[in-house]
Amino acid sequence: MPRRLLVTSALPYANGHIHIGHLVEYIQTDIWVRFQKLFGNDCRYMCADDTHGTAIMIRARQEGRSEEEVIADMQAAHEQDFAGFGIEFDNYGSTHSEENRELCHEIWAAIRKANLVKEESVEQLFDPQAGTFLADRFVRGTCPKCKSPDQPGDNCSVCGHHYTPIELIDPVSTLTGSKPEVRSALHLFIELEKLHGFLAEWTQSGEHLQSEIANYLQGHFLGDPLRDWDISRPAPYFGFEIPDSPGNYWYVWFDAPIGYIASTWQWCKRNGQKLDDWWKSPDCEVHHFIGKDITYFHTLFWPGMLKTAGFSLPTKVHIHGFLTVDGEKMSKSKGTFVRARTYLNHLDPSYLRYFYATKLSSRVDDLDMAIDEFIAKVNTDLVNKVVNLASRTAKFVEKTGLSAKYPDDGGLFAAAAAAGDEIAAAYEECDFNKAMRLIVALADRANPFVEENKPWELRKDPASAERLQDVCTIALNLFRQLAIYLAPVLPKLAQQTGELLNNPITSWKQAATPLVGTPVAKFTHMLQRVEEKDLLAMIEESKEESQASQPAANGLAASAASDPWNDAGDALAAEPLAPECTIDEFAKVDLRVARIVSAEEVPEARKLLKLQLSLGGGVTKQVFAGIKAHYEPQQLVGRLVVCVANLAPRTMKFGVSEGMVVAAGGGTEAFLLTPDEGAKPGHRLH
RNA sequence: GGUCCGGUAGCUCAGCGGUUAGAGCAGGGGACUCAUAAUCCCUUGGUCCUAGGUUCGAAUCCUAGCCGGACUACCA
Repeated sequence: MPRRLLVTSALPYANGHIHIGHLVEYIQTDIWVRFQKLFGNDCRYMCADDTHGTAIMIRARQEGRSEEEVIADMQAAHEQDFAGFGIEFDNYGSTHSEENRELCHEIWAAIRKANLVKEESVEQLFDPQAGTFLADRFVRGTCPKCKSPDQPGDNCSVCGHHYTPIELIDPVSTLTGSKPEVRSALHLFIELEKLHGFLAEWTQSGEHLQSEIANYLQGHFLGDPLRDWDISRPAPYFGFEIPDSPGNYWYVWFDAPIGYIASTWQWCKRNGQKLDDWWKSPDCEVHHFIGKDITYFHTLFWPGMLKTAGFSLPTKVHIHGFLTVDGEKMSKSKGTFVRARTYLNHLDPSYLRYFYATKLSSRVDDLDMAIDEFIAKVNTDLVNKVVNLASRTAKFVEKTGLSAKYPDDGGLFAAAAAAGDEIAAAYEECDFNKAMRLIVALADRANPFVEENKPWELRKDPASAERLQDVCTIALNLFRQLAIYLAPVLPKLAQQTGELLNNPITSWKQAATPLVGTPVAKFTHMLQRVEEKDLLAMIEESKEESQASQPAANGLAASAASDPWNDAGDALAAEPLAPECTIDEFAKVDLRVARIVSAEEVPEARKLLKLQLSLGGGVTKQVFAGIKAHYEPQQLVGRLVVCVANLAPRTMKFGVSEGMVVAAGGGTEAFLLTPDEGAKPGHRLH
């Protein structure tokens, strides 16, 4: 009895293009779906573009066209990218569809009926010029705590303090540059706490989530009352208006997951199926594949919504980690932030599908794409081992076809057939790396067979014609088994194999029975070797793209022509210039040269060093500096630095900090500044 | 600080209570020439992070610690 499976990947947001980080998830899901289909299960893969929200509205305004036009273009681009990587959805919809609107209404009505909705007035910044409330990320201003200017709307990048945009001093709307005003508006909240008991039970049952995720939820959320979830946004907002709360729209994260169901519904309509058979039937499993960044929405809110509205709960939420390249986050300036399209301009999608397969496990770990490893795995495993089996034998049986009866191969085929169960189990568990290991091990057993039976010698003697045909029949059958096992990962190879042997690959079971008596087509290369130069060219193109898309920084780019050093713009782009200030304002900050006379670690603090600074003449200041990760205390003692000498003292957990040491960089870097020769402690900077 | 994951050959990893710890890649030697400079054979290489404990027996289980990573908090 085949299982019925409904599978989804997270809906890509309509505000950006697909890149190789996204593809981890779509390739992972596509492999799993293709495996299930090949195995004979009734499996459907649903996805859609996530189209609502402020970001889309703003983008549409900037581009001077309607939201509908913006999302239609992006959806077309997304679908093209996915198709390029062989990712095959049964339906690819949009959250901006009538099906989704209808389902939102239905689910909302159920949530209302369950008495989970609370209304409350919320104060929020409003941009009068744009006529819109401002999400946190559209506000910048001075940190209320450390007074650093030009900080984001949710937390300070200098002191890390969390706040609401309303607390910012001198807030500025990044949309229009105007000064926002505080306005209050009605918001609707879902009282998730009322579902606490259900969620605790569901998440901890041990079946629906990876254990580390269940632990995480238990430790971070389920130990306390669950917070109310703000699911409405006041107009103007690109989305669906809430039927019983005119002027308010569902927050994008409310209608996005409902898009899974809406997409299924579209498919049902097209195929004469009933939606309830897929979303309200205990016979149908629902599997979501998502990244770890959206765990919260899919493991708490979403099950809560489904439960309340009477839809099937996820059988399993499969959560994966992020992609790193050569051990680091994808970086635009390094060219490792590679768009799907850019990849396709240079490389075969099969490479990436296979490489990700060798890296993916059932756990949440991040996965690293090392360039050398990528080349080695693809060339060694796929070209040298697997495809080589066909390319070294197929042409010897081009005229005769495969033998009519499968010859004695010493048990090779039977052994590989027997391995099928273990490989299938690895696919089922999403342990694709294990599946790939098992498959490649089979290839390692098949090549010596060819070596020992020397078809290139057999062909020289007409008397050995039959033996030659038998040897190649065996080799090609062993190859075909591999192509079947690899079919979920490399659908194109499976198709080529079907064409070569005149017998299409359609079922996992085909790996258990040898193919005999079919004609063999003329062999053509199935997969080219990866060339390092193509990878480098791809990275180079990605760098150029990111530079081209960087906005010229306040006109400074104009002088670039006369700048022989040609420094990259990433640092400036990461932290744009602060608003203009007057000389008087600058003069308020008293910067002084100081000598570090002692430096010690603060053992309890992760980032802090405790410094004694001398301004000369016996004047010292104690300063805590967040540079523990970058400097050894002993290497600092004696050196000159620049400090903010008139900063208001701050009492910290570890003592009073009477100033700060200035350093360049931010995030993961810090570079202290040293004055030129001759500067003395106490000198002021002007 | 908390939680979770990991630390096994130069590299990527398997093994997770039971014979002298494995594979692939890389390195060394040889063979072959059908094959996309592919393949095959042989081979070098490991205090299985450390220290204790449990056990007849530990890479494997327990405890503590060290190191790396992810998340989360505090702090700047």
